[in-house]
Amino acid sequence: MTSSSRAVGRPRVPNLDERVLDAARTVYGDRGWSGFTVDEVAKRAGVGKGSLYLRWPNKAALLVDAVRSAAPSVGNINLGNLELDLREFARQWMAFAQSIEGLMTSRLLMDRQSNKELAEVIGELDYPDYIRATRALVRRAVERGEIDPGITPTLIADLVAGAITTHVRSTPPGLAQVAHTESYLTQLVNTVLRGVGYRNPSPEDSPSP
Amino acid sequence: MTSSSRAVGRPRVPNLDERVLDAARTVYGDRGWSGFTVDEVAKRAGVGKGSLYLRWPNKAALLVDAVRSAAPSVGNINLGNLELDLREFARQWMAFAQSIEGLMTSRLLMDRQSNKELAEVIGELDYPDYIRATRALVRRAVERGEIDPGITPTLIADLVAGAITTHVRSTPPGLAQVAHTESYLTQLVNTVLRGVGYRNPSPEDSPSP
Amino acid sequence: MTSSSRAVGRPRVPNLDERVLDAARTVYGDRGWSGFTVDEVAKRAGVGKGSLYLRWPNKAALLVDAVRSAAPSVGNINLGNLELDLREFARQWMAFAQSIEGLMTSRLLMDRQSNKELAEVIGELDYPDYIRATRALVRRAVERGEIDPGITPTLIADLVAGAITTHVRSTPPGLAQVAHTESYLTQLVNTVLRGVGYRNPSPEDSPSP
Amino acid sequence: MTSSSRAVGRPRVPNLDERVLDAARTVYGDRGWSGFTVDEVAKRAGVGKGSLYLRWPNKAALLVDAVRSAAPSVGNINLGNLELDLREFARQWMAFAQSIEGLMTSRLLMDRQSNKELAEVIGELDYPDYIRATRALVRRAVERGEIDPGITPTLIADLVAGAITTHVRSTPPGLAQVAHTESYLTQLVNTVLRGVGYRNPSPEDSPSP
DNA sequence: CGGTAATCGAGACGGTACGTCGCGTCTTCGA
DNA sequence: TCGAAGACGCGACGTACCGTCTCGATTACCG
Repeated sequence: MTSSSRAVGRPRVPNLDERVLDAARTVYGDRGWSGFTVDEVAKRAGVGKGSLYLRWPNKAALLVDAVRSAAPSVGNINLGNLELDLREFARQWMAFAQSIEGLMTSRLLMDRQSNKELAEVIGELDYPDYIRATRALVRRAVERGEIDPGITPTLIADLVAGAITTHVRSTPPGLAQVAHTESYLTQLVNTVLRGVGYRNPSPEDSPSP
Repeated sequence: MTSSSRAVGRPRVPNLDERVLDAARTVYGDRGWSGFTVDEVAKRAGVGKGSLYLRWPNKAALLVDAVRSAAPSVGNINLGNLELDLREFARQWMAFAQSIEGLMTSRLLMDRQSNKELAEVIGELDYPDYIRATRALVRRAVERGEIDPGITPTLIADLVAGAITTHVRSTPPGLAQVAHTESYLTQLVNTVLRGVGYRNPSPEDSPSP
Repeated sequence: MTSSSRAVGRPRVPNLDERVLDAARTVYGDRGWSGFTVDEVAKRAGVGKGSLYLRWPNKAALLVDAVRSAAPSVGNINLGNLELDLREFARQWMAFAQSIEGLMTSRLLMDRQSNKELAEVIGELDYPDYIRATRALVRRAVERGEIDPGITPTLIADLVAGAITTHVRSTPPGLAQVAHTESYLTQLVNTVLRGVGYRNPSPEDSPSP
Repeated sequence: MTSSSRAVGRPRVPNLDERVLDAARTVYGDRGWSGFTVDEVAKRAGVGKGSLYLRWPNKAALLVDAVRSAAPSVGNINLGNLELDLREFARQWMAFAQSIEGLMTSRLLMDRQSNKELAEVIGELDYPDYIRATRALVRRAVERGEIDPGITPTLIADLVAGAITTHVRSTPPGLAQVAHTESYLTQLVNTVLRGVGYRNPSPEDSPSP
């Protein structure tokens, strides 16, 4: 049908992409951004620089791709009620925000504010698809009668995702503070639920009645 | 005197620092970290690179200094009750998030996640001092009995500031949507207030019950 | 007076040029054109590539300069009569034609035939200054009454230089054939002298009277 | 039949060689050795690089073949006496020197001086076959008693061809100076004839003694 | 009031990585 | 079986930037 892939000339080696992405992740993990060298990645992947630049326009794009392909974004969530759904969303988003993929995505979203060409290229990045994910989540909650129909889905997504992102970004990179994480998420989700007037049909660990 | 070896030789030009910091902010705002070049900053400030390295040990330190010295942050807010305080804070933060300084601060906090040199220089950046600003604000609300003492001040700050930042960043640069802003803030603040169990003791601009 | 050299900024290291040119000659001598690498030249000269490209626009220009600066072109010749002058000119030109400098010069003269921009840059290259050298030489011969005034100086230069150049170019690069050289030059010069009706006032080793 | 394993599969395209050689000449004529790219030649000939390397082992061999197969060289000349022969040879060589083929041949002879691969491939290029052409010419002149037997045929060829080549190459590309050409050739040939002691036995277009 | 010493703008310096280009080889599909 | 298209590993090119250095020209103070 829409065979945009040309069937002419030597086909690209299929697993080459993955070899390069693997090498990129290794190098980035070992040496960080300042030691993230295209030559090094190419050498470690056993690949010529030419083949590499046939696929990615520059080393930033390569890194973004390497990171993105390793950590999937936020998936569909449907656990039965808004409380569980939101808690799971928060957990996934926290992981995303702490990942390099999330970092890169944020950077792209910011750079487009001042870079016109970038803005056009980025278009509808995956980032705002967290909105899509939560929109369905909120709609179901309304249908179940858990919250009022007047609640803006965007607001809930902004609150949860925004608080988490801000929290993570404010934390210096060294401290993982895993222990602190879970209770923070619980408190956050509970607060948001109360804020939107959540009435849970099957009480689980909600605040006092 | 405590002058170990000072006061000899030509004194440093006083406003040179500020000229450089201004130029640094401009360049970083325009082109981001990858376009943040020492030569460019020096040229735009009309300053020799030598004088520049006389003051900052490397370009990361310079950038951090530039951003830090520009961040107006959030001033002290005390309007009588939490509702007014939070609304004012939201307004200020919205302005900050949309400003160049806010953009730069966000960028800097992100770049440090992947840039070792930056992370070392930044340390405890001023960004989290929005927490300090809100901490007092929440403490007073507790004292006035408007909210429960168990509420974490950090969480409130994260919610309001985070939702706003995310909202602004998700918006494509073209759409200013000023009209939409005020109602968004109102809805946001109301939701947060409800979430933390706010009960206003002295009704001000709400109709009598 | 015409101080085109700027007196601002750090002055260029004076002997750096010569260090680079030396290294260039060494590398070219060791490895030939295909092994003549800019990185290698820079490394062997202990010089950054940047400084190198500050002085020469590309590696061809560097090589030309390296070669040119080692072998001066044809100098002024004045030995008393046309026979001696011409013989000396032939010898010098033979050396020039066999040198890499001569090679490069020839190449430039040819490339300008098909390259408009090159033609403008080259302008009056040093090559045609062999005409200047011989013009004076022939003029003096006419003044001494050794040859007729109707003889075109250009023709004599074309004959001697052209025959030598053609002879050298036709010879494969391996064979130096030094032995053959001197007698060839003698025969060549004698033929040309006879061709222009040379009457030697002080017979030396001219052909039969 | 003698078909051991032939006549099976697609037969080779016959004029493919010539298409490639044409393209090679065009590219080399336009851009010289440094711009002589295999990819460019293949593209311009509408030929795959594979087919190209099926016929020539490397690009040097291809180039030599291209130039060699185009050089019209100098045909057999036999007009009755040396004067007429030499004048005709001069005219032909002048045309050759001004032609694209002549330019390419000269270039090739030069490039081999600095390019090892080229030198190995070229070996005894056809260029010196102008010597063969003139050798017969001079031999007949000796047999007719027009010049002394001691004259080296090579020298005459070098003088005439060399002077013409040098003259043409020294001329900037803009000036065609066609008018000047014929008289230059006459003067040149006359000088060379006098130089080798030419005495024409059967006057043809000169007035009676 | 003239010497001394630090600072200024300017820009060259040694390195290192970037992204591009070309060679000669290879691998596919269509003719 | 051949041919076109073009991807592949390799390696050099010319550019950009960092952080350091060297220049002549200021500009204070200190003796």
